[in-house]
Amino acid sequence: MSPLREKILHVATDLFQTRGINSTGVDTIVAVAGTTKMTLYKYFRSKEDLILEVMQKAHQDFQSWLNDNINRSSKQPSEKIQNLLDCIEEWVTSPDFRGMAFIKASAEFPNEESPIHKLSAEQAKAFRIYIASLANEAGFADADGLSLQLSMLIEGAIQAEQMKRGSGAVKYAKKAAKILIDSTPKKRT
Amino acid sequence: MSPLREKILHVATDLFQTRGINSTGVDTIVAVAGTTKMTLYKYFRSKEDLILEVMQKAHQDFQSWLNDNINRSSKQPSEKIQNLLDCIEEWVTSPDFRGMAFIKASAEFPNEESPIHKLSAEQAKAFRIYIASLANEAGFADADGLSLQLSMLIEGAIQAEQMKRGSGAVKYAKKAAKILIDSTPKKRT
DNA sequence: ATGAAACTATACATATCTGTATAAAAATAA
DNA sequence: TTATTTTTATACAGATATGTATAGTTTCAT
Repeated sequence: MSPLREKILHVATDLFQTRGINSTGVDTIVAVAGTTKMTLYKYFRSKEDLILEVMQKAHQDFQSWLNDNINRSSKQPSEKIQNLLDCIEEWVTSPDFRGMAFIKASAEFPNEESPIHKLSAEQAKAFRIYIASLANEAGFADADGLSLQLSMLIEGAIQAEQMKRGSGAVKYAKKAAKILIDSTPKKRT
Repeated sequence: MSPLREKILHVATDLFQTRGINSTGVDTIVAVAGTTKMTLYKYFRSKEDLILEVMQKAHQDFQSWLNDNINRSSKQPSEKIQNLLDCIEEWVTSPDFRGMAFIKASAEFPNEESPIHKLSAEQAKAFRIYIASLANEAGFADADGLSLQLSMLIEGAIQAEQMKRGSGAVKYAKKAAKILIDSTPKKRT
């Protein structure tokens, strides 16, 4: 893929996260990327297309990173879901953490007809389904329920940490997750 | 207070919630409110001032409603915190629920220097402190910790419900909250 | 070296944004 | 009624938004 195209994607990802999507104009993006609008509109049909692609890439990168990390640090299914919160903590406390992309995008585009809002909802669902697959493999009876509870906890922790860095919210989220996991019954064998 | 001023506040509150803050121009606000820009700028020094006042009113209204509801339906301190999630459920499932104002505002104004972002952070903190006061009165040892856990759960549930209405997320948030409350030790007497 | 593709530079069209200036109209109070 | 305040109507300034048209420059493969 063209290096300029990737540069634009990378710069847009960064600016959207730090300044917000609506507050970042294409002029700013091309200026920071060191190119011109003509090139941007050669690779992306519109700003909305660019936003959608930025979101897709951000989500794929996050999911890949999360999945790799979970599978690397624990092999047994029952350990993986315990490890989930550790990974979230690592991510959230990393210096370049700027929040979860699809949560912020849905706030900036609240209209449910908007393609951006729709993609946000899809990604939130995909995240939940991923956690549910972990819970299912670990043998929990109501995997969907546990997954929903954990994802709410995680998204709340992200929200808290995003509003005030170093709040230590994830530490308490981990404790809560452990309690919830331990009190959720397993499938009958 | 001037009825036109209140009308503008009311309309702005509604439009900000349904269309987003940055996507709502003052022209739209005055058109819906049935007045003109001159009047708006007579009562509010700038759009930012209007946003801040809308946020303050929304937060006061929510906190008052929540506090009244909790105190009406339960007198004993230990019941109040159990009742918190019921109130949240009632709020979240009401037809005109459009999300929590300060969460969305912080997403639209991510710059930490922004007065709007600062106010968001203050309001998030105030909400947490309120829950902590409930937890403290109910006699929990680590009231701040429990409060943080519950607020993460609540904000996650709001997020979930906002993205997909009728998701039933609050039902599971309530179950999780009960588990967390029951497994949190009380103060020694 | 020559032709094709990629990229830049720049100006522009069009729309929207916040905020203001000015004058007319309507409501209110004495 | 007269004087004052409030509100409207409208036009405008200045900034910024997305997106395009045009022409020139660089890069690069053959």
